[in-house]
Amino acid sequence: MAGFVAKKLCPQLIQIPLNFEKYTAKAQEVRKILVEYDPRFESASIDEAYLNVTNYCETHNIDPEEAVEQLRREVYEKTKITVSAGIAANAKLAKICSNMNKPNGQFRLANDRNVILAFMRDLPTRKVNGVGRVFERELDAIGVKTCGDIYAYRQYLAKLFGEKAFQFLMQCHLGLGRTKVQPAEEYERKSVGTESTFADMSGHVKLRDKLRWTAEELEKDMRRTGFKGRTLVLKVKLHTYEVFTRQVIPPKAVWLADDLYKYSVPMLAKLEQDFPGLRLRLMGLRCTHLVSMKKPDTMTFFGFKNRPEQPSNDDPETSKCKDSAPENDQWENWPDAEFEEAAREEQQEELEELEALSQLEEVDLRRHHGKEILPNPKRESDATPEEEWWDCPICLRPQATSEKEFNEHIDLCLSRQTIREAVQATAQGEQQFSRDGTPDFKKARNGSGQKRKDRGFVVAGDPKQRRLCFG
DNA sequence: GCGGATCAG
DNA sequence: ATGGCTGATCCGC
Repeated sequence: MAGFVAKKLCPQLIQIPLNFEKYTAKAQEVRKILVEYDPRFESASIDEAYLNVTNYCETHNIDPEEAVEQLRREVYEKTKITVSAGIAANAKLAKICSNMNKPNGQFRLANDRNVILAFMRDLPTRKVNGVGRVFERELDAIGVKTCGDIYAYRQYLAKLFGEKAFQFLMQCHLGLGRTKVQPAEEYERKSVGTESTFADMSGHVKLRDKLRWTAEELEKDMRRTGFKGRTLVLKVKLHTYEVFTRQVIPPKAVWLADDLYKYSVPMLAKLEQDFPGLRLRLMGLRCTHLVSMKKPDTMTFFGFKNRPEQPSNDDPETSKCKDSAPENDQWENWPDAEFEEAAREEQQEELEELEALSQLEEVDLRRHHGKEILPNPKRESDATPEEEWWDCPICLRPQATSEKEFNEHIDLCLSRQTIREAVQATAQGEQQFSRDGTPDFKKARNGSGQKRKDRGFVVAGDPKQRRLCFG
């Protein structure tokens, strides 16, 4: 409930300031328990998570209901937090079910078509994630109140609301939903932005000052998340509460306040033209079409293990999904244009990154906006005993303590050493690297036959290539 | 791709 | 009439 509403209803109410550090710490306590039930659970927010307990139920030979009862009891005993849960055949149904016995309860919907259809029949559309205030009213206006009502109106839905909405509604009717559950960090971020509301403001200088400040706020978040943006979006809310956005594509990917400001000022000027005497109550900046500033790590790229990484042995889901983890695909995911502009940007980038590094300690990690994405906690139950690593004599990186694996690694490492020497000696990677910068062995392993347009730049002369390959 | 709008948490 | 902020997605053009 909004604070000022509560205060009106309950004038003696004492309000305590927010403390996200506390909430995040508590959430981590809870997640340490969740990870024992599904190491690949998905945090949907600070207080919500999806778990696939199929494996847990099998290995512990218990019902989903028992497993979830036990999970909730364990969460309560260890953290004093009560939680509600829904158990169902997919994420959409589980979410709905989790609201059935709130607070501190659970509800299971049997994985049975007729049971599910019966459940949907009387379910108000608004209960489904994705149906909000507006869509609910629109559906209501044509006579659709429950998910059961949807089918009778199927011939109108696509025409009225579009094909996507039609597909969505039919899935609601049938109780269909996603079954894939994966750690939050495996989802790709699409934008980074910041906005703020203030007392009505007008005037060239004041608005530019506010824009400058907004740009500085955004730089902090770009720095923290490690992205640049190819597109820059300015958002304003007029004193009339009307919202407008304007966007530009700067000549280069941006993240520094100076650039964010420089390229957004013309948009503000345009708005001042469009709305003479512009009066604002909100201003925001957002970067989209993100480019990661985290360079593909050479060690990861060459397939070396990271010391803290645990080999996941007992979970078929984990091993199955491993190859789709984004960190293994970083090369493939690099946008083409990145290469196109790489050489031109290189010098500038170098300066900026040096500056970024020198200022890294000054970043205030407590007061930032934006979604917190933390990796799932490590599972207590498969904590590895200390010193279970052998250091490779060639690359000096820790390796698995299996005779066979270790020897295979050394073979690989020696061949890499040969490649490295060859490249360094000739300073011309044409033998080992294709023109698109993808090492041939990576291509072969990838095997997806992904095509990349030939940009025709010279590998040996590109400073980025030098750094990416053997940095 | 742009700009508006809806939705979730 | 119950706000502000961050981020995602969809639609029409």
